[in-house]
Amino acid sequence: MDNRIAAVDRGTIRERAEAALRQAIIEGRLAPGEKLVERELCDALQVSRGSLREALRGLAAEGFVDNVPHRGPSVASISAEQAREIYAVREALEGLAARTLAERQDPHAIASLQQALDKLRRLKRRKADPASMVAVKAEFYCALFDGAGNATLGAIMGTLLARIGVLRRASLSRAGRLPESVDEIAEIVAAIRAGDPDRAERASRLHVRHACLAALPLLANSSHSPTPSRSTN
Amino acid sequence: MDNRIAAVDRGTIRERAEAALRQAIIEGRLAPGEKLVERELCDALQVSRGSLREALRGLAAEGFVDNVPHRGPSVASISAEQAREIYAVREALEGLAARTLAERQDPHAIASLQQALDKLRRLKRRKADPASMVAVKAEFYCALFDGAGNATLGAIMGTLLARIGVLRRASLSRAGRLPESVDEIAEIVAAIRAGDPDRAERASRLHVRHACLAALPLLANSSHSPTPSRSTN
DNA sequence: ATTGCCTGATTGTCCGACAATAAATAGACT
DNA sequence: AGTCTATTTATTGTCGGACAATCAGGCAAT
Repeated sequence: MDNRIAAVDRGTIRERAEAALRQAIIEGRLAPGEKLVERELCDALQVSRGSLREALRGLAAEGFVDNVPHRGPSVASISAEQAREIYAVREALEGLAARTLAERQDPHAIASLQQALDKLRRLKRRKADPASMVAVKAEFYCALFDGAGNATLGAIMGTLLARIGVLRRASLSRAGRLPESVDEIAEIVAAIRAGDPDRAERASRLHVRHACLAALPLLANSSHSPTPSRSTN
Repeated sequence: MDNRIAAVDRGTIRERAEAALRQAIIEGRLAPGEKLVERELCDALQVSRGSLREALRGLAAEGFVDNVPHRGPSVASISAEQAREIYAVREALEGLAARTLAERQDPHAIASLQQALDKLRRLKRRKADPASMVAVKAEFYCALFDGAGNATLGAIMGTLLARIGVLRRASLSRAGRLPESVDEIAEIVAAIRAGDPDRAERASRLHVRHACLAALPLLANSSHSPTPSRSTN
């Protein structure tokens, strides 16, 4: 098995380690609930314990890692309750972003949104795999929050989206959800282009609510899983 | 000058150091923009460099500290732009909390809100100092977000409120804003008690918007943010 | 089976050292 | 004098080792 987790070649060692771990968690290579043993990570990432612990501290503050004193850090796993909470916050914030964009009418931002939407539509026609779908959707959200001109909002949503990343991937692969999702996004973009803030916020909130309904059932078996469930992937 | 910054006597040393620094920043004993030299802090807090650096990592991820590689950490200072961003997010999230409370009708939560409101009214009549006012308002917000039953929401709002803490203290001390603020809060509580989610959200958003208008002018002299450093993402 | 102790593993914390970088200072040149 | 460059210095970034504190699990005794 490959000992290394990932590689990034810019910034300080601590930043690289933190980025590598974050990426590994987001991509699911480190399973939720998995115990993170310092020594092993030091070996895998080729960093000293001090730097690694600093990285873990940052990830813990971002919510990617759960830390219990003297029992060590572990990959944060979201409960059904936490997922509900995140979706509620996301609904409010995504609504805010869509509303702001509709008010601003920034041509560049709207172009970015449209571009992401077009990509999504092409993928939808070709029935692409969920992975690339999620990637392009990430592009869309990036455009949405960047275009809102609110870096704080973008940062918060970035971590929230990352924390429910596993859920989003899984829920998108459910039959039917995918094209429906694209249609909802199209409505958001249309509302923004039309310069109708109320409609944009409504469409955006509806989109999140549907995503929530699609994702929550997947958390039925969210009682402690000591052995990473070998469910087919 | 007193060499120590603060003292907390529970939890690990790193947690105590982190809590002490956070408190010192929130209370303004460490001024925004102030350079944080590791050795000085080690001396003041009586902790090793390793533990201190871990604490700073956590605070940086929470947004209390700006960190520029090789130039050292400094107390985060908010620009007018950042403040506007935070108030926008706060408006959305506080509206969400108020709406949720109005829907839930949890007797305990409503009682907590009413209790905080009563305290505020008493303080208002006695024309109490802004400091104690802010303390009781913190109680109110605590009840608001705890009562919403959304820990994620509470955590996010906690850090956001802390980051604009200095602004809130300053703006409350402006003549006229204080009693007005209490009236707005009273309207929020009334709407929640009446079980009217729309009214509760509206009142809550209006309250935040007024607070924003009162606070933003205080940032006119904010030519002090050359570092929009973002180490994460 | 429960209780209590022991042992091993892992984390929490400190120390000292050195390299890497940025800030400050001194020096050279036009 | 003023500006550019080189050197010094202060601070951070990183490492390795060391030890105490604490937790998990096995083993013996009741």
